[in-house]
Amino acid sequence: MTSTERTPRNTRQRAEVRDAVAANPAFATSQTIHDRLRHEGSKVGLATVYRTLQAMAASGELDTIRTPDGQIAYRTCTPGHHHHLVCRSCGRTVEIDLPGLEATTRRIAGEYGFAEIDHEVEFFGTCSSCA
Amino acid sequence: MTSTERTPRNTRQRAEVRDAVAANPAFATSQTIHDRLRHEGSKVGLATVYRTLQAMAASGELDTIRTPDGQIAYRTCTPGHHHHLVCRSCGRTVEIDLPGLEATTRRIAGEYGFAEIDHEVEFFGTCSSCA
DNA sequence: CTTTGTGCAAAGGCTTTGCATGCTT
DNA sequence: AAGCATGCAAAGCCTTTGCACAAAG
Repeated sequence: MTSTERTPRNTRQRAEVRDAVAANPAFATSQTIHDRLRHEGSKVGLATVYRTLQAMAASGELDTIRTPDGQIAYRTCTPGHHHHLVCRSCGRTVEIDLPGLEATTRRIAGEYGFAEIDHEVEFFGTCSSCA
Repeated sequence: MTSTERTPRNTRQRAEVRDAVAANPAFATSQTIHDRLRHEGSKVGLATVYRTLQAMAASGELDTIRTPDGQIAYRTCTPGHHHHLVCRSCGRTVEIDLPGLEATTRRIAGEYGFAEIDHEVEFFGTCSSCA
């Protein structure tokens, strides 16, 4: 079979977006990243930010969550940890361990005959600085 | 303090929406509910369905989740169970037990100094009938 | 030179809102 | 009679897409 992987080209915009996401450990939306870049003087377009973040998430380079109000937020991916505690107010994110969740997922999958189970587990709260 | 609770009026539309949601155990979006009602001959408006479902969810009468593509889906609430396994294809929903999750939530809250922690835990998979 | 990426603006999809009318209380 | 609920259509928001131009390989 032919490779399904596409190697993206190295453009200035792509580098800028990558840096902007990496610069902050908290989850940020495409629009936030775009604003951040524009304020830094970048001339990158909003559509490009959307496309770039989407591509980076698809390639596994970024982690994705949906905020409570439905927006898509991105973060640089830390392998092995895929659950987060996000501050509703400032967006600060803490990676958390959920011992046993993976096992529980497998148990559930078998128990109910479901396949390709994916879990979306996020905790939202108010951090001490924002309380 | 004055009561923040509003007692909604008993309208034909409200009853129809309530019945439509209760009729199916799977999560359904406002538009789905609206379509269902229209096909049954109801003349309820889409905005009313949105408003009604939103109100019922706010009052705790309905459970809410966000589908992977960002839509809001509702289900009649079963007290004590707030985690679901949803079939990506047919929407069939199974309520699941996550022993220890509540305790974990409390532990996390204390550990990181977060308050008012809310967890969004949903499992999406393909059920046996849809595989 | 060919192909992919970018920008801008328009289009899309879901949800909310403004306002006049109808129905509940 | 007074006020919330409803309907319709318009507006809002976030996100995606079409297309011509620019840049990368």
